[in-house]
Amino acid sequence: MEEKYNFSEIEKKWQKYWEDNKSFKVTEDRSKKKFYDLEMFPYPSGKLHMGHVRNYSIGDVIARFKTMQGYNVLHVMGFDSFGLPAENAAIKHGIAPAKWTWDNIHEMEGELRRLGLSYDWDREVQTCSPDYYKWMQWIFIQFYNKGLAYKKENPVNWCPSCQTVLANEQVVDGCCERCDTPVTKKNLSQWYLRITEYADRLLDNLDDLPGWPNKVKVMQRNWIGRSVGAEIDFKIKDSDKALKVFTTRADTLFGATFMVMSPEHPYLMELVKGSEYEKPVNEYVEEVKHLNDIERTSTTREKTGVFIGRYAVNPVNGKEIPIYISDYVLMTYGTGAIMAVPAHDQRDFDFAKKFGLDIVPVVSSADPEIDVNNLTEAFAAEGTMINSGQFDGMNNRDAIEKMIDWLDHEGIGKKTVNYKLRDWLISRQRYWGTPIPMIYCDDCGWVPEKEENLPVLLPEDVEFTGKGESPITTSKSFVECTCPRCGKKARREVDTMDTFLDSSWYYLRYTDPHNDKKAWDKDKADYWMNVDQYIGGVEHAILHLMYARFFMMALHDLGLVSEEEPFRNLLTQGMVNKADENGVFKKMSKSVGNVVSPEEILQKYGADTARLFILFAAPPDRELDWSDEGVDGSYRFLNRVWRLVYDFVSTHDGGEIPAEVKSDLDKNLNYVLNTTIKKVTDDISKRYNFNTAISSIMELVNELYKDKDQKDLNQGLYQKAVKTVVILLSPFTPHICEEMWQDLDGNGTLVHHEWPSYDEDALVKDEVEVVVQLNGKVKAKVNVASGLSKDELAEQMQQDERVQKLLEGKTVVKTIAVPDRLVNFVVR
RNA sequence: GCCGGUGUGGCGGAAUUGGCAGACGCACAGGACUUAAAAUCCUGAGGUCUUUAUCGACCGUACCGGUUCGACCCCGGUCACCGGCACCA
Repeated sequence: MEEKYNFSEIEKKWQKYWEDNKSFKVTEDRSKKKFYDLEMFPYPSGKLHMGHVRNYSIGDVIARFKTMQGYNVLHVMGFDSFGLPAENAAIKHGIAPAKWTWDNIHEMEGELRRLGLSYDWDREVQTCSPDYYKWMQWIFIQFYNKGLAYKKENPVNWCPSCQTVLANEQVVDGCCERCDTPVTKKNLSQWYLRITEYADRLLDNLDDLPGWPNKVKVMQRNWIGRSVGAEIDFKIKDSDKALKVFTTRADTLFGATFMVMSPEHPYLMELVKGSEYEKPVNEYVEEVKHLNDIERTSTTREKTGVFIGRYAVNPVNGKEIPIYISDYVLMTYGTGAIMAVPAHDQRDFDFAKKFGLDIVPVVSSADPEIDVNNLTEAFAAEGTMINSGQFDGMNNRDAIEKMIDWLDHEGIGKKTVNYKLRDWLISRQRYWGTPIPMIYCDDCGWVPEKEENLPVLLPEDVEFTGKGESPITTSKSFVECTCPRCGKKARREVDTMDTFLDSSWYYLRYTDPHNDKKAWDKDKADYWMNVDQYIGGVEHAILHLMYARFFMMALHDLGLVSEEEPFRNLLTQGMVNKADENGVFKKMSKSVGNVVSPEEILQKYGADTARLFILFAAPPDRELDWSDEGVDGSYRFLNRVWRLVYDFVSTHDGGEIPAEVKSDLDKNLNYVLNTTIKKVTDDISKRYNFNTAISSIMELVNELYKDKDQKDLNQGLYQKAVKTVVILLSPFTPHICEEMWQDLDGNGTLVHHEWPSYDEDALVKDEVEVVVQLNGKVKAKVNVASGLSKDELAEQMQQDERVQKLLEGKTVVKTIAVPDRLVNFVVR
């Protein structure tokens, strides 16, 4: 063993060893308990960033730990390698997207290897590889055949900069999530996946995921946005049509004094045709079309709208109420029309004030400060029903159910459920993605490509102009084809799939990555699924994590997998921050200029130090503040461990020394040793608090330094403790530990070494320090034998000299004793 | 506006079931080693007051209040910051 810790040589050596020996290769070994440990795979942007390092270091600790505990651990890596940046590189630099992507993948594979991550590289997948997207297309066709995929013309979100449509989930604050350009609306015929059919299951199954952070579950619940209410028909005067509305406040029906339709409502033109209102209505509709989402949904904007010249009849009281159109009513939610109850809804209130419409209260408040007949804002809280005929006097919450029952009975309404969740728009007008395997035939309509013809390969004879239509349209050989059903000339779909589809099932392909007959073998998938631990950034809380859940359910319903949830436990890691020039911690980003490149840290300190620091600086789910001094500290610690081991091996000539626990020093070290094993084991497996696991290893190391030259200490025990340090530390810093292990033990490597167990008896000290409190305040500490009962403890304490002194002149009213911890005397 | 989260030394953080607040590390200070420096090893440290020092006293987990023998932890209220959603009927 070298005296000096030479990380660079050591890390190269062990990375090569693991690779040559395929140390992390796994198969479906049914004699062992399996553990599927998965980190979200990266987009091959070119270089790893610290967020990746953090993500994969966390995953690697878990994988290595579980392996040492004897689990059959599936730990894999791949690349989510379709997407726009590759295409932008093509436009900007004239590099083919495929080349750009594969170059990046190879670069990043190298970086991942240099981190010493324990992946079974034989299972690597890349979503841009035809071997992968063939099965993506196959899955799409299964969805299509089941009615889960359909094409429909709709106003869609359009990013003028990316020149493509976006899913609702990809619109953030009215802007494109990728480039921040304000999103506009466009009417386009697009492919959708019927995720709304799974809304209830996506929602209900969340209750069966105790291993998910509550925060993520809440976000998904809100996104699905289930609300229970009623659909009510309002007859339109002088028409055979009825206007259907959705409301969660059926109790306020008597207070509906007008109605509002969305400007996009399909009945609208019919209702105004030929009347004097046709022109102003059309003008308003045009005006609204030109607003983008940010403008339209701004809550601070004053309400706008126009009367359409028609009236509806309130079914409960026969009152004729005017119909307006306004852009605050959205065609994409509910029925696209509402009954307006200005007294009890703020938006309706604002609208009524602006247009001078009636405000009729139907719920009164118990609060004397609120006069519902004289409202300055809508009253939305609980109260008692008024002005509502037979419902008067009821609590309004109870009245909701009663009103719905009544409507149902009268045949004018019924209970319904509405969701905010929309079907998933998956068409993208871009090149670098999975081609949608559909063909349009003038006679047969849309027909899926035959399975034997898959994959539909991306064409290479395309031009990247960055303007106008998708580059694929420039490939004649791609577009022109024959109809798989009738054989006539037909046209191939030129849109590609949203890349979120690729990442919705990759965890399944990992279980059987080289299968060229099937997307995966069901037995293999069933052996490994579901993912026992999934780790990634919280930014995927809605998009990826909900799409993947939807896929798993749909695949389950197709009989392709047995489970219906993909990820049993989820760990969302926090961001990596660093101080900017003003000392304020911000997420590492190029624009702030506070990035630290992993490559630079690997060069200077090595992978083990990088991993150790990142795991030690904060618990995984919290933000991590980068500190150069902290990295130094982690490096110092590894050197400290190295010296400890070096000193030991250079003064002992190999061979196992029998461990004995005799002296007080032995007892103490044995106690620290066993409590450390217990703490590290619990911290990794139960709490994922790697920072505290590491700090307790540090404490053990400090203890060993203290004990180093003690003559009374049993050398066998000391050896055992030194070895244990190396074993416990190995999931965090594998290279240095393997190297030290060679000289310390020499039998095999640590990858499959058994995880140490602790001796319960050693966790109990002979003597414990017990705190003496007076009225809850600490006054003294006394050593007593451990394991005393409450009474014995109290008894013994009362006889202690110092305690007696404390109690002098006071009356003990009550004594509370907690064995091995404290005694509290309540005194007067 | 609604929903969720967080608030502890100079800093990152610890306290796992209501039982010694500040583990571990960073930064800092002192000492040992050295011609010297670096590295290393050892020691110290929440604040205020008192004392030559010891001993000690008081305050202290955002703020106000409550429950309890005892509260960073439980309950009620307030403030600040962070995240998500947002004209969703």
